[in-house]
Amino acid sequence: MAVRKQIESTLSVKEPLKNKGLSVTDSRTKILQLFMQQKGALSHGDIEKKVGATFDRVTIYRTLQTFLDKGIIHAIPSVDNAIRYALCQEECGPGHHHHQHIHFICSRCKQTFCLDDIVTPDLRLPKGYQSQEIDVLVKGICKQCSPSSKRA
Amino acid sequence: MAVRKQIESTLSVKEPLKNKGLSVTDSRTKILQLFMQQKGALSHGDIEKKVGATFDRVTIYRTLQTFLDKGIIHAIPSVDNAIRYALCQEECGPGHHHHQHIHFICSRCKQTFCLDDIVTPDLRLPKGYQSQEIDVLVKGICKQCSPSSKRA
DNA sequence: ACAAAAAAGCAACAAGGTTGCAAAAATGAC
DNA sequence: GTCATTTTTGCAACCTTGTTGCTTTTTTGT
Repeated sequence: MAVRKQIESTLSVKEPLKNKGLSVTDSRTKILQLFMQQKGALSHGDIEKKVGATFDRVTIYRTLQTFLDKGIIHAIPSVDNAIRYALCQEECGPGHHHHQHIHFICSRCKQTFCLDDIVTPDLRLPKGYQSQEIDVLVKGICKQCSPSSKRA
Repeated sequence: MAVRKQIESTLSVKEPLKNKGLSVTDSRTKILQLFMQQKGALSHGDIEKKVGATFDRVTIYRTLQTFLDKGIIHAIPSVDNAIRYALCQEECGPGHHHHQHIHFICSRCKQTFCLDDIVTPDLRLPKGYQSQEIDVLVKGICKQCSPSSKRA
């Protein structure tokens, strides 16, 4: 039954919030739930569309900022002025993000995915440059949109 | 003398515009000149600040778009909603950008640089994913800001 | 120097993002 | 459960960023 399922997933969503020392509110629960249900990354605009008028725009901004600060989500760079966010791995916490995965942007469905299994390669920087963080963005055709998966 | 230098550089700036089939206007000359004088990448806002009230905001937007279309500059993804632009290599043209270099974002001076000598590494994507374009963003401390260059 | 074509400027607007403050909800102690 | 404290939300107002249509100006090629 739909109600039971709703309760179950709500409970599992509240855990991460408490673990990070955040008070559990409707907006945080709902937005975190969106991320957990979602394969792709979400921009502020995406969330706004999905929750409709349930929450104020400002609340969404603040919730995303809080999640970022606490290491619940990470930001993915973009060239279209629509920063997308996705759930962090377990190891992330406030102040320290550990992301070795790659971000894949599908040119067909326009979705952004974290490819968690692919590790970012080492690269040799010119003398004098010190690397702190690497973000690899790959643009192309994702699994769902690629011709080979059409046969299914 | 300053005037002579001005004339010289203006001439060399006009060449690329003509080569790409663009009419030579004040704004295009000036903005292209900015890019050529600049080591780091420039956002729309940076340009707006540098040219002051010389050109309309809209003109800057349209100029950047034109340069992008013609393959004169390329866009660099960001997580701060300020897309930056930098000059392309010679090989770029309308519709086809050839960028194998990586982008370095300095966390101290906040500037973004193209590291033209470093080539983006090959990476093995999961089955079903097809890569069209790769953008590597490295965050860290740049040459100018690194302690070792302070001795100079 | 001139007519045709292209680009710039202007105004008005839409979208994205921020801030301060009062009302509402969550928390922890009782 | 109730209450006081703390935190979060919603609202309003505002600023910045980006877009569009149209007129005037500039560029181009003859």
